[in-house]
Amino acid sequence: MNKQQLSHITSKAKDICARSGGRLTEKRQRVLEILLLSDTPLSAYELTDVYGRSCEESMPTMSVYRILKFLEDEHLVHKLNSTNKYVACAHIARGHAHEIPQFLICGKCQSAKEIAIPTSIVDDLGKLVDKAGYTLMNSQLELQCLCDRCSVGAS
Amino acid sequence: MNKQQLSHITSKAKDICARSGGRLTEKRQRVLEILLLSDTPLSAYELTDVYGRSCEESMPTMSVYRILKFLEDEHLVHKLNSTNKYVACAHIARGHAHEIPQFLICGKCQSAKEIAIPTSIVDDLGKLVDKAGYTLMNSQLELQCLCDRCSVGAS
DNA sequence: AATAAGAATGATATGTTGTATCATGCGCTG
DNA sequence: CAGCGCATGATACAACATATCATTCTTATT
Repeated sequence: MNKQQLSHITSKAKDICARSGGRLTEKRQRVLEILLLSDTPLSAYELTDVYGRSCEESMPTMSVYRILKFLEDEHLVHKLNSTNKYVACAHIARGHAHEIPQFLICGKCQSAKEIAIPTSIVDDLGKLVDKAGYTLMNSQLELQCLCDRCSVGAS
Repeated sequence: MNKQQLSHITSKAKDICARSGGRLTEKRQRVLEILLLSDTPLSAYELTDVYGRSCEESMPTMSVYRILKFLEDEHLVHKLNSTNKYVACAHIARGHAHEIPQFLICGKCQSAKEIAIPTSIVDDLGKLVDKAGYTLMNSQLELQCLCDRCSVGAS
């Protein structure tokens, strides 16, 4: 991602926050940028480290958690429950429909890709759940995968 | 679950362990029984508590983790990543094919139901994942739901 | 039965993830 | 410029998990 793309996204992010009455402060923006630029999801403590090393000033982890919560509430960041790490939303730039996100997580390089799951599959799942006596609420799937880059040279 | 059902299951569990060269010791069996009898998934620390209160002797949490790892390796127990809690496998008694388990988790009463997802849906997911440049490995889905008991009187 | 090997468990320390709470700073509005 | 509310800092602690070494229990062998 180049500088222009990044600033386009953060500009969009600012709009999104403004619309909901929130403010994308400098620190919040910096946290979001770190996630946007990272190849892999980061934990709150990893974010604290990166922030400290890249900014000449450090931030208490508590603040990182607070900022992550803010960004999650704005649907700019998602948390991966299976790894306790955070990723920037892949759809900030365009429209940003904030449906429930779904993730493919590479078990080798830890990269995570946010995808959309077709309505048909979700509907099928919903029917299955109904038959089991449950009602499907929001569900963020996290599928354990191998990415193509990693499977090329795989043993 | 009555006493006879429980002892049937633990007897099966013993067979499963024996076949893989493991031993379902008294403590391991007790941990498994606690999970089998629990209405909801339990964390390792909750298990430690229940064990201590039900057995007149306590067990270090470290041992609980070790026992959970053993039981997971034997596919007798599953871990829910979204809640960091553990549940007994629902298929110990019969055949016990140990495919990847899938769970419906009630967001209100915390009950978890282990279900099977039809091959057709899994295949559809697999194709989708391929198109995204990933290969689906084992994936344990944990779907956030509301169970029928809880949705009856729901607000 | 004695003993040695290996498995299971205990004890202790520490690492990782996350929340609670109160204090301080900062920016906007009247 | 006073005061209000939001954002951040600082500190403490709770919950979840692993590392490591010591001890105890089983089992096989003699």
